[in-house]
Amino acid sequence: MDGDDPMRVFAAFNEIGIISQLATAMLAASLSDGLHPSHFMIVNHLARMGDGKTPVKIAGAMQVTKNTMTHSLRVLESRGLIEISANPEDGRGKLVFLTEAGRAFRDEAIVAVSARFDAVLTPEIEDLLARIRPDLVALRAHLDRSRTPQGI
Amino acid sequence: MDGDDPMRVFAAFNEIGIISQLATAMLAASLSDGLHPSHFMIVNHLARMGDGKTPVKIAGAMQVTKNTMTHSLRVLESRGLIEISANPEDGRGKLVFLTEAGRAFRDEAIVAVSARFDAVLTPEIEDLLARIRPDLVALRAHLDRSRTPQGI
DNA sequence: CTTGACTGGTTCGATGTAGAACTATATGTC
DNA sequence: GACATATAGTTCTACATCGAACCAGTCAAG
Repeated sequence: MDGDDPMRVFAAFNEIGIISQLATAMLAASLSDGLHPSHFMIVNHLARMGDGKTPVKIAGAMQVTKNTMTHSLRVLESRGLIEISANPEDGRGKLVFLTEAGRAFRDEAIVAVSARFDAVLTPEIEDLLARIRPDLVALRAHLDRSRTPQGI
Repeated sequence: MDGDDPMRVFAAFNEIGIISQLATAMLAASLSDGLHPSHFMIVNHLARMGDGKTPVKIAGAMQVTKNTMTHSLRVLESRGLIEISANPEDGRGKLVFLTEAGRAFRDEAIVAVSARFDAVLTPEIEDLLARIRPDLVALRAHLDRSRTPQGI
């Protein structure tokens, strides 16, 4: 049936969307002080990839727009988790650095979220995750590559 | 290494989150009139599963809260895509029905989004999706089951 | 050196979503 | 039947996110 085919593809992406939502909800429940998962993602990114990045770089990595990043960084700065300084090499730009509190927040969040995941993950599910990961990576890479292929 | 393990699990869910985001973006780009993917999901759900459902039922299926559903349904009603009537069997409740315009909107959206997906999907990717789907279903079912296990 | 195109960030307005408090109806227990 | 509890929807507030417009600084072309 022709009509069913788009629905099948759709269903797979729908499952992915629901899983993402459930995992995000678990992450959100592990964070304190009303911090949002996106805030943790930013701090985690800076800790893993190294800080001193520009807001635009971080926005690109997080796949959000510049204006969203401006907002998120303001929240993180007001909580003392990051520090923002002028970019000495570019008068327009800024650079984002983690504070000690930011690194501590990240470490604590990882402990909390790991505990929550551990309570849910069975050996079978861990096997499942390891099994599908290469396909997920390939799928993400393909979608990423196909995004806005020629812009205008 | 102990420290890497949570990050590995995390990475898999992160890939899933990014894929979900990219797929949602493709869906959003296929919708007209400023309609949001969530609006399409609601209409699509009613078309597939049958309309005449209560808002709470729909909210449960969409995994959003009641108040969010109140808002979304108001948008859909103002666009003439659904009609809301009182539930004759429950004085508190309401029932949501698709209009002809709602069904037409859904059909057109499916055509548009299918075209967009077709432009991206290769046979290899379709194989990949078919391959991982059982695991995705199992993973979603497991996470769903583990959610709020004992409430308090 | 000047001008035009581009880029980094911010601001504004709008929207989807969530949490909490509230009203109205239903249901179960005495 | 009366009351306690639960459920359906709404409202209010708050927040993350986006698109569009905007300013400031960079860079390339003349």
